Amino acid sequence: MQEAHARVYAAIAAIPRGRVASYGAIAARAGLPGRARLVGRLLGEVPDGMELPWYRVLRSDGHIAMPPGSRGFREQSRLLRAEGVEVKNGRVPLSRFGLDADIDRLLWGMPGG
DNA sequence: CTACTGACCGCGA
DNA sequence: GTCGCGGCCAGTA
Repeated sequence: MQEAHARVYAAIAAIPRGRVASYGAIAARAGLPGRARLVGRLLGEVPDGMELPWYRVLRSDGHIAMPPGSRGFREQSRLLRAEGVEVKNGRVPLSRFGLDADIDRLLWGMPGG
């Protein structure tokens, strides 16, 4: 396992329950700005048995990355809703559940978009 | 070496 | 909402 990979996994593991983050945000937090694709690739190769909240990672627009209706898609929606995250039409409102949603509210005073 | 693909991203039209 | 384009690599043929 390369160090960069370990940092990506650590960044994902650090997403609080009930919150979500985009691939790009994870890459940035792992010290790898601009490398969202690497994050996506790594999520497809999570070591078996590794406990990781992979379902808290979404695309930059809040959409679930996997094909609608697929196994992973349904599983991801289920797990997210199970911890209180709103999933509608395969999308999560990042303005409310995104990692930096709090900061946005503090800066702009815009509760929930 | 080139070409294509992929759980991505931002911009512009 | 859609599409295209360039950027980002890493794996595979």
